[in-house]
Amino acid sequence: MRAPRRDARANRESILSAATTALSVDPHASIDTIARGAGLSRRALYGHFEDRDTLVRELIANGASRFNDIALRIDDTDPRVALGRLTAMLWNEAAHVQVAASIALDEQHVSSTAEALAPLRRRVVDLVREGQAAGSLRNDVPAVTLARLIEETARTVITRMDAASPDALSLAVRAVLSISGLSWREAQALLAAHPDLVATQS
Amino acid sequence: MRAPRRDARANRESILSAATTALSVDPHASIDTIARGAGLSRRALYGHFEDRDTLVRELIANGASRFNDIALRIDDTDPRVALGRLTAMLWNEAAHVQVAASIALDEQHVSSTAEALAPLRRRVVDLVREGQAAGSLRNDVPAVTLARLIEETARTVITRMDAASPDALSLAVRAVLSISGLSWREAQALLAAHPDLVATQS
DNA sequence: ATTAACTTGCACATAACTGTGCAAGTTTTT
DNA sequence: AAAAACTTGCACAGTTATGTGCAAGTTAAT
Repeated sequence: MRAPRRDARANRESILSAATTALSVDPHASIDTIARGAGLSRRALYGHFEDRDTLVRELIANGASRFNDIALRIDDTDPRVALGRLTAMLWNEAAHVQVAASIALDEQHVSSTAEALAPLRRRVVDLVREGQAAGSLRNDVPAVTLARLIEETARTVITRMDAASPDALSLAVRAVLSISGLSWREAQALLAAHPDLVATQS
Repeated sequence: MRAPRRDARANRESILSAATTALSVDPHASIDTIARGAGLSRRALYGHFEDRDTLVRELIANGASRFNDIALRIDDTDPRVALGRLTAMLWNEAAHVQVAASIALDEQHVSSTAEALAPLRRRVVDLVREGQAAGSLRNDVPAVTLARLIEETARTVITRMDAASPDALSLAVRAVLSISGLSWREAQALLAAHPDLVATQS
């Protein structure tokens, strides 16, 4: 036994990245498509991942830990701002959100995905409860339901609206604030008061 | 040549109905699954539809004409009420919405689906323009974008939120009103003023 | 009751995948 | 330079679909 080669580790990363790209476009992309996207042969991929399932599991774990990290790093005191920021930060992970969404739709992986995303979901529920208690978020829907609604809205607006548009990010944030109960003018005022939310980072 | 048999026509309908059910659960349901769901053999299905594509096309046409009919039948003068009613009526077509959504995601059928749904989309854009002109809908987003946002929200809330819940319908309508720019209290007031929107028809 | 319309079951051809074995190469490490 | 690590291409087996042909049966119309 000797140390693993440096290029092998790089190839493994290439595969994961190619898989993210390929699966975000077509959730049923073949192993061959992914391998070729990584500049490798299909056969070589099997040297890095036991099978399709193993690869997919790693993608879930990857994405989930990104999302969960983001969720736990949010520290705004105003839950509305926190939800807006969460949306904005996830918007920058669009490809990963795409993949997670596609995989989550797959009957095969739905439960493991749900499990992996538990911390993110928990954080959203907590923010919603806080906002409802403070009277800044809508109160006509149970917290858990509203959290789900917010999650679905974020996913929809990140994965299905034109990401190339210059104010796609701002649109995503405003959509989440709207579904959270704010009127469009309130959402607009909140964005004006927190321009950092939607700032294009240099 | 003789008149076609009565049971044959019924079987054809069974297939369409089974396909709607099966594909709303799993967009990749096999021909065999659909045929069995209709109480027929796989082989018999091919007596009614040339191939999978033909069947899918008919489902699209079916769903689209249902949706378009609904959209054109809405005659509320207040665009907010009209959008709410449209959502409520589509909510009662959940299975068809599911199927249309699944099919629309398929690269294969995306353009023909878009074409078939054009009247519905046109109606939504018109309602949005009207509401924006009247100042009752949000003005921070171009009409076409808002229409798309409304469409995506309706789809999401109809196909992905718990349809079994007693106020699933009301939730769907409020979600659409929220994304249209109303605050949750405004949406609530509007629903209170128009209880027929969310009435469970007897 | 007869006939045409349907349905069934089975066999078959085809296609697109997944995953494995192996021999022959290439690249990195030592 | 030698050895281990990695990649490649090809062959192969297995799976799951789709769509067709045909003979035998069943069912509805006349």
